[in-house]
Amino acid sequence: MRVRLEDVARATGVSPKTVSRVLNEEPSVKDSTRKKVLAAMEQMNYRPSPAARGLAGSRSFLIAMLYDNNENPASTYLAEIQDGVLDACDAHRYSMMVSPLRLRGHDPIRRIDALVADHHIDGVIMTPPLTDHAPLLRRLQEHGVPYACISPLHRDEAIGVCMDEQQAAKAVVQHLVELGHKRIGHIVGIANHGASRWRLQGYKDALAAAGLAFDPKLVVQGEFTFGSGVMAARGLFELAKRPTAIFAANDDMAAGVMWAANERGLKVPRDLSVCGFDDTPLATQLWPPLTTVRQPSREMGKLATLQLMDKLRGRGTGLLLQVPYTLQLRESTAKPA
Amino acid sequence: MRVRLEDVARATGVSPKTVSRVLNEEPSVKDSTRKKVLAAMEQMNYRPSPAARGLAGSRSFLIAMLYDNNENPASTYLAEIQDGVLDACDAHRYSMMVSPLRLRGHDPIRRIDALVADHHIDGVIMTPPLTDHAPLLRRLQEHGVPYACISPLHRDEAIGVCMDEQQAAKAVVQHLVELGHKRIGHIVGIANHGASRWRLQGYKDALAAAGLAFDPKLVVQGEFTFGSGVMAARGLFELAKRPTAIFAANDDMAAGVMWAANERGLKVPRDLSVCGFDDTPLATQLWPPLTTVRQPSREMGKLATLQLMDKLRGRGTGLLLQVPYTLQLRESTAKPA
DNA sequence: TCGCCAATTGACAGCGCTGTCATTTCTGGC
DNA sequence: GCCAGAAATGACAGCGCTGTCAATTGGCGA
Repeated sequence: MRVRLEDVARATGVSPKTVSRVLNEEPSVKDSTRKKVLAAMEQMNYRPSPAARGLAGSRSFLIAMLYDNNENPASTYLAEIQDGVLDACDAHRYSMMVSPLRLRGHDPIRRIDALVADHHIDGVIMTPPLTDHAPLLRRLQEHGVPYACISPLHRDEAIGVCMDEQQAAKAVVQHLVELGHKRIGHIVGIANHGASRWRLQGYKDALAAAGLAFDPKLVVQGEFTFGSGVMAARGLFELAKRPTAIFAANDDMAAGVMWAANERGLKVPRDLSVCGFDDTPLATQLWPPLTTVRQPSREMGKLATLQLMDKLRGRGTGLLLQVPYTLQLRESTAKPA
Repeated sequence: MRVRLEDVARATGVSPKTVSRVLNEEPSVKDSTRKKVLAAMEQMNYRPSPAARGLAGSRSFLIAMLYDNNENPASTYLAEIQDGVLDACDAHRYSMMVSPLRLRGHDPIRRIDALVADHHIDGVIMTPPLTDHAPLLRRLQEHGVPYACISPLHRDEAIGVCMDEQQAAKAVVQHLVELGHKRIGHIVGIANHGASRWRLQGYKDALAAAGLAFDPKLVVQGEFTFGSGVMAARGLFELAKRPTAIFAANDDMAAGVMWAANERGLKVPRDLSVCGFDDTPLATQLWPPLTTVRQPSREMGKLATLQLMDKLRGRGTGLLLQVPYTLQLRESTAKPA
C-alpha cells in the first residue's frame, strides 16, 4: 500500500526514529547514515504523511496567507502574491491555505484562533493592510505563530519584504517634472495604508526636489478603486487651474483618471499626463498604455515566504528585505501642451 | 490544553465513538443523544483536529482547486472562483488547497499523484481548460478522487456548474443585430476551450437567426489575451469591408479591440461597436464601458464546490447545474454610423 | 588498557481520532 | 410477557509519525 517511514527504516536497517531524524534534518545523524536513508527514501519514493506528522509532532507544514477581502488592493495583486507564495511552498514541501479575512463586520481574531486551533498553522504571510492590524499581530504573537509581512507600514520589527515605494513614487513624479509639468495632481489611496503614505510622501519629495510648491488642492483622497479614481479626477478637473498631470497612487485609480478624462473630452497624454503605480495587467490594456511603477509582487510573495520559512527553522537572519522597483514609461505621459 | 473528542464524551457521559458519530453526522445516533453531544461540543468549544481525523479516517476534509497557470483565463476570473470555493469550504468545515498546474512543460499527472499521496485530497475542483484534460481526469478517477467541474467542455458525464454560454453569446450578438449591425466580426478564444466553441457557435446562431450570412473572413483566431485581441482587431480593420461591430470572446480581447480601434483612430462606439464576455472588472474600467455578458464566477465556484461536497457525502443528486447569465449593456455598443 | 563524555541510535508511548466488531438496548409481534 | 431482529452504543486497536529518555558506540586522555 503506502510506503511508510517504518518501511524505509527496515530497508535501511535503522530505527524509525533515525529515519524521522533524517526527514527533519536533525543534525545528530552520522553522515553515512543520512546518505543511506535519503537514498532509500528516494528509491522507495517515500512521502511522509502530513497528517501523521502534524498529529505527532509540533509542526503542521502549513502556512496561511491572510488577506483582506473588503479593502483589498486589486485582486490581480493578490493573485500574483499568491503565486509567489505557492512557488516558495512548493520548494520547501509546505502547503498553503488562503484565508480571506473580512475586517469589516467579521471578527478577524476569531478567524486566527480557528486557523491555529484547527490547523496548527506553522506561520502566516500577511498582506497589506493586514500587516498593520495591531490586534491581529498581537494575537499571532500570543499564539506563538511567526509571520512575514509584505509591505508592512511599520518596518522596524517586521520580517518580510518591502519596496522603496517612496523613492519609486518620487521617481515617477520626477519623470513628470522632467517632461515639464508644473501642476501635478495626486490621488491618494486608502488612508493609513502604507502604500498611500509612502506614495504621497514620494510625490511631495519630488515636488520639493524640483522646487515646486506643494498645493493641497492638487491632492485628493481616493481609495484605490477605479471608481474613486474617477471621482477624484472629476474633482481635479473642476479646479480653476487644472493640473496638467496626475499621479494616481495605483493603476486602478489611474484608469479611473483616464476614464474621467475621456468623459470630459480631455485627450491623454496631449491634454493630461497620467501615471499610476503597481504595473498591473490593466496598465498595458488601457489606451494609451499607462506609465507606472512595476512592483514585483510575485517575487515579493516568494521572498516573504522564504523569509518566513527561514524563521520557522530558526535560521532567521532577516528582517525586511527590499526589492527594487522599475519605472515603466509608457504613452500616458508626455510634455504638457 | 486542547479540548478533545474524549473530553466531550466524558462531559456527555457517552463513549468517544458516539461523539465521533455525531461529528460525522452518522445516522445511527439517537436524536436525544445527538442533541446532548452537540450541545456539549458547542459549550466546550470543541474543534476536531483535522490531522487526527485525516490520519485515523479515510477523509482529509481537504479539497484542491486545480487551475492552469499557463493558459489561464484572466486571473480575476480565477480569483473570483477561488473566493466562491472558499465560501463553500468555510460553510462545510473543509479546507482548500490551491494547486496551479503548468500544463506545458511540467507533468500534471505527477502533481495529481503528489496531491493524493501527500494530502489524501478528498476531492478536486477543476477549472477550464483542465476540465477537459482527459489524462488528468482519468488519473483522478484511478485514484478514486471525485471532482467537480466549472464550465467543462464535455457536459454529459461531468458534475459541476456551467452557464449557457452559447445562448449568452447569441444574445449579445442579437443585441448588435438589433442595433442594426450587418457586418459583425468575432474574435475566437483559444482553440478547444469550451468557452471558445460555445461563444463562436452562439455568434453563428445569432447570425443565422437574423438571416445574416456567415463570413469566415470576419472570424479571427485569438487566445483570450489582450494582445491577441489587438492583433485580431488589426486584422479585421484591414478588411476591404470593415466590420461595424466586433464581438470578442472575452473582455480582455475586447479591451484589445478597443485599444486597436484607438490606435487606428476609430471612435467606439461611433465607428465601431465592441462587446466582450465575462464582465470582469476591466469591463467597467474601459472607456467607453464595455457591453458584455456577466458570468457569476464566484457563485459558480461556490456551487461547484457544494456539488462536490454532496458527492463526497454520497448525497450526489446532481450532474451539471446551470447558472443564468446576464447581459450587461453599456456604452461600447451603439447603432452603426 | 580503562573510564568518561559526546555523538549516535533506539525503544516506546501516545498525538486525537475512526474502523471493526462486539455488546447492549429497544422495538414490535405473538 | 417473551423473543427475534433492528437500533444504538461501546471497547479496542491502530492510523504514521515524533517526543522523551534510555542505550549504545566511538574517541581520547590518563
